[in-house]
Amino acid sequence: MHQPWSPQTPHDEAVLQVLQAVRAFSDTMDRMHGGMKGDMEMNASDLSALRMLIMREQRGQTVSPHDVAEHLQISTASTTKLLDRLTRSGHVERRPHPSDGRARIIVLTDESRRSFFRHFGERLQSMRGVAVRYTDAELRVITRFLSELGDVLDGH
Amino acid sequence: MHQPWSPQTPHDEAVLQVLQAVRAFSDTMDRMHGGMKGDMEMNASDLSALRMLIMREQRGQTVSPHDVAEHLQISTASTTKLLDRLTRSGHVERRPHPSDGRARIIVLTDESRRSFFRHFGERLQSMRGVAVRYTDAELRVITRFLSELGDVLDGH
DNA sequence: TCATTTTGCTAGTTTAGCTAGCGATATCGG
DNA sequence: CCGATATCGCTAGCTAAACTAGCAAAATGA
Repeated sequence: MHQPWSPQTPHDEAVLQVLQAVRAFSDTMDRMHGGMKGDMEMNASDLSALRMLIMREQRGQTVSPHDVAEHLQISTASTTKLLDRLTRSGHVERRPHPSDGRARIIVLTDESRRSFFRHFGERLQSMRGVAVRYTDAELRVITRFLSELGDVLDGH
Repeated sequence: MHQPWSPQTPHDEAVLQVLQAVRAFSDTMDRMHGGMKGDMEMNASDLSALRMLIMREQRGQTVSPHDVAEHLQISTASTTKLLDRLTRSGHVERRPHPSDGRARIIVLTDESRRSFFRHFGERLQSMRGVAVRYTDAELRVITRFLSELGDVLDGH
């Protein structure tokens, strides 16, 4: 089987199902990202870079070309070209790093942020529509679960 | 701001946070998939196809080259080459479709399934480690939430 | 039946990834 | 402080993976 043991108790069963749901959700996200790629006329990695920039910006973190390369697991040379594309299409700008003369920081343009949320907005609303039907307590449990999952996966 | 309204109530706040957590999790999954790509010496779309095949197999669904093209949003021509690569590297086999003479069905090899779970297994264990610390009831809520989210996103 | 659609493929082109290596800056050891 | 070494992002040139166009074979439907 795919899972190395079979569920013995209701709790085992619930654990199994939640992991299954996580993977199914991940599968859906894959498919959604494919759709956005078509909508926004971008290739998969350019879009993935954009998602990363949005995420980091929201956390108040700056992003260097090196960070992009690491996130996507592509070479820094490929990253240069990727950033050339995103710059040419008006999605990002390269700014000098304030303290490191070699480094750059990559910033999203207003237009890019707007465009992203314009395309993503409808799906975001759908997701909100799901979320509002849960109680505060339930939402906090879900939030905590997802955060913890993220932490252990980033730990690798 | 990124969200078109600011939270008024604790419930609004909880909704906002869960959506934020979903996006952060999606970001982590992106990064994890990048890592697996390196580990398994595959490119991003080949690996994404493999994930899709694992998922569909687990649901008892068959997969055609057309399905792969649709999932990844790439042309059927690119899909042919992608499947050539996966076939050459021993990950999949093309079988004739039982009733449609034009069509093929794509099946995973045992070796591929094993290899996937060998590389994914450690992370799966980490995720299980998180999940077991939740009660049955909590896990069921989380499972339901993720399923509903998947449903509305697939609805688009 | 005969036209139309669907499926997966080949051929040829364009795009995006890689390796190697470089100039400029930063960092560390003596 | 200065020389050695590491890091950052880039260019050049090559390889891999996407795209468009179009085709044969099978399915669908008028």
